Amino acid sequence: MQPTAPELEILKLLWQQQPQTGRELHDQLADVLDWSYSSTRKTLERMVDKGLLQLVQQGNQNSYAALVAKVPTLAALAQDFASRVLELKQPLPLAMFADSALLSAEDLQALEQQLQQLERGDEPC
Amino acid sequence: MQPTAPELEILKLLWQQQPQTGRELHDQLADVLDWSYSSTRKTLERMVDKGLLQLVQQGNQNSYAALVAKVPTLAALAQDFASRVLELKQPLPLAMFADSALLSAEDLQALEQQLQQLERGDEPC
DNA sequence: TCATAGCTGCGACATTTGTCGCATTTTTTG
DNA sequence: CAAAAAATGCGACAAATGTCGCAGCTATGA
Repeated sequence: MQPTAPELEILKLLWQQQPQTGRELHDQLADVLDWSYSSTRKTLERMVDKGLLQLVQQGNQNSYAALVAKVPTLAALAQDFASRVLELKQPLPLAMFADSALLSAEDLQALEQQLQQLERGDEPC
Repeated sequence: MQPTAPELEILKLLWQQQPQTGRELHDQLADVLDWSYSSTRKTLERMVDKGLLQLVQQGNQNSYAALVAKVPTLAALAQDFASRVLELKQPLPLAMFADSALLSAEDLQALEQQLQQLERGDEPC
């Protein structure tokens, strides 16, 4: 089960800084999605229901944290793109990810292992 | 507007051999989708409605041909993956596509141009 | 203290996608 | 020629996604 485009935007924001409130996430999403506050919160609610996020109560205010990790999620998306779109037999080369601002050097190492696991058909952790 | 996963499978079959009847496409899809014949035909109908396919009357039998070209479609999917998932600023390197069985040497050349256009924000043709 | 602003829980509706069925027509086969 | 098989047009329903509203509660500010 892969995140949709808006869900991925939210996850990327949380992987950078978590937890965050609905309002904080909504304000940052304004750059990419022309949504109302209600739309953002409904999506957050659905992501909690789907197991992508968890609710973190801070006082009487809701905050959200990612339940899925960055590297396995990105690895799964990359593997899906490689096999479904390009019909490649091997995972994408690591060099492709090197310029991504989302990934640190540690992330790249972990990603390499994830992609190898996916190539063998293992489920990522 | 991008093709969904099943729609892309159908397009890939047609890019290899077109036009094809619904039955021919359905038989080949059995490898990747566990669908009934009704499901396949409904999807084909929707793809015609969406402008992805055109109906080709062969005698009294329906055949389908792709209305969207392989290279611009794959370029758009690649560009979307690069920017939305990896947040890369440059298009994916051409080397990544070299191992794809979908793409001939000519396709790779055309793809290079497409990706450069997409990088500049142009719409692919 | 009260009005205003912000947050919450939940509902609502439209569209898209997933998936298959049925009646009818046409083609094929015996 | 008739029965069986295949194809067609269209309908149907569920789930997912897109998108926003409202009533009520809490926090803030004047």
